[in-house]
Amino acid sequence: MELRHLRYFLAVADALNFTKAAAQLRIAQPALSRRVRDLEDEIGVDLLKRSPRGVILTAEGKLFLEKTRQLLKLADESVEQVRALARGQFGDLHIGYSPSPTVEILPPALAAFQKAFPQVNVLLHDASQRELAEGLQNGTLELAVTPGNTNLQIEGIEFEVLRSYPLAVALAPTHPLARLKAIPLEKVGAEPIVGFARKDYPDYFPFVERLFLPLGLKPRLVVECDSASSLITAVETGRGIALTMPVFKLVSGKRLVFRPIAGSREVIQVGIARAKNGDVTPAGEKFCEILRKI
Amino acid sequence: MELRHLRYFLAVADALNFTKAAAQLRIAQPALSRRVRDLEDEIGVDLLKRSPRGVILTAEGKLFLEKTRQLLKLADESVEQVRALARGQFGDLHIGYSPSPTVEILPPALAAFQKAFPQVNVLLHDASQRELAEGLQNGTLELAVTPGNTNLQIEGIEFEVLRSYPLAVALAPTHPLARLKAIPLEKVGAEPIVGFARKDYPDYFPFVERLFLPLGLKPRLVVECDSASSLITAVETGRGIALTMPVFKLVSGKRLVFRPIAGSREVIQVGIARAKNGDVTPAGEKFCEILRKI
DNA sequence: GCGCAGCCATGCCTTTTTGGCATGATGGCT
DNA sequence: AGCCATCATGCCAAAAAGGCATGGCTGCGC
Repeated sequence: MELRHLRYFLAVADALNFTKAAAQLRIAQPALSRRVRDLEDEIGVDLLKRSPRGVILTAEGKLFLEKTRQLLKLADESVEQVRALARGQFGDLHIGYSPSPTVEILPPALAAFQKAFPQVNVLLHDASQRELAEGLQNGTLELAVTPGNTNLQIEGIEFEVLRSYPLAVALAPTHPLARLKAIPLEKVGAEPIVGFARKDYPDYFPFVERLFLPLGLKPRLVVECDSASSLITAVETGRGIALTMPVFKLVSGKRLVFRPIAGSREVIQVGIARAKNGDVTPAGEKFCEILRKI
Repeated sequence: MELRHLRYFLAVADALNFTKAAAQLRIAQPALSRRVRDLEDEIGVDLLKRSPRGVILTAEGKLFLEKTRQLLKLADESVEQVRALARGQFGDLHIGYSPSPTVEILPPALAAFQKAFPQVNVLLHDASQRELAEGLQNGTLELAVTPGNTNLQIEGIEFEVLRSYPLAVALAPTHPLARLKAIPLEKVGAEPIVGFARKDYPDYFPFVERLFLPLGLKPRLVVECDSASSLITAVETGRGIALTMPVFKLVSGKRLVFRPIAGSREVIQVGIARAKNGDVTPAGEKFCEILRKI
């Protein structure tokens, strides 16, 4: 049995007339007659009652017609879905992200993407940097939008910079250094520092240490936080100051103040991370294109 | 796109190897290669990644594989269902019946039928004789099990006798005639008679009238009932006597007594009614066979 | 009641699709 | 570097499907 036979049967069942059905199918009537007969022979059941006035469906024919409709519909839909998937217009898209550093980027990108590709099911996973890296490597994540560093690359992960933020110092508003417009790096190094946990953010501490290396300072890292919100709380309650980027202001509000580092051109980059040999779906590529535009 | 292509794709996707899939399909590998390539060309999407180590599915291929499985399963099931329908082992079977006269016949038949053809959905419709006749004629009923009469045939309805019951007189236990072992027809004719409504049971009154014709009597029909239960109540409460069959005892219990008519060989026949040119499904035929055996 | 119109079936040949065989191309593995 | 398994390609054969001519049936109108 082939779909062709089902299409032929459907045409005959709709027209209740071989001659007209054949005309619609653009084939000759005898050919159609034979194919439908073949179909009946193959399943071993009469589907049609033929008469010189046309044909009528048997009870079996009615049941088979219903099934045939389902089948052909499913076939069409299947092909359409696969094509949509290939065009990036269908499917699941698992995206990992670091919530706070991406507040400026991700929400508008998601809005634009959902508008352009409403059939794509975007699944957001917020996670620590280590979890993101793992997700990318084992394939549960297709892309991650996160702070990264083209220098300090994690093995097997590719990083594409979307935006660079100047490194800034986050302080409680009551902190003595908050009175300065810009804070020299030596003064930062003298303060207790709140940062991200080594376990969850393996990039972060090496980055901070490298920062003070030229000054010969060893920073005092007093609190390891597992998220931006706990870092904000730690700084707000005076446990130390943090080295981070000004966009955190959008998350912390008035709880913290941000000051540039005097004379520093150090930046934190936010961008797209992906596994080097991971499959990126067409939908994922489209999402990247939208991210680049923002 | 044809089912053949889907079967081939499925084999390749399962084996992840053209050579092995071709062997399973009993065709040569190059032929298989080409058919699968044709399929991909037709839908315009790469479903497989080929390598000298075998093949792997693309994301599109995985989606299409899932759809292919559904499709081929549905195709198999459709054919199987149609065949089952043709064998009488599947489908709906609408059966009309008169509840009281068929108490001896229908319950065991239904039990036997459901055991033999569990996939058939038997739909029972109890109704008056007129409703049964209408149902048979307009096709909502396939068969009816009901008292009937091969002489007094309703137009377009065929009747096959299953069982004959002697005509009996139903009486309230307190009725004076109840003391007789058998009741002569003249005494019956002198009593007020409770019968079935002309409107719902067009056969019944002519039958009763014909019965008394040889005696030159005209029966006094005092109550027209629309069901056996109201007939039983009418007789029980002394409104008259009824001419019916002894199986009503199973429904009336001790509320009524039944007496034969002296010297009468008159019978009421219960059997299968069907429309003369109505479609009887194979399941319906099987049901008839079982009815005949009981 | 006879011929005709409309419909489906059959016979025969052509076209299209599919399959087989031999062989080529490729890329990892030893 | 050579080998092996694997998939692809060229060419021809087989099978399936299609086209055309025609036959046969049935109901309808004259």
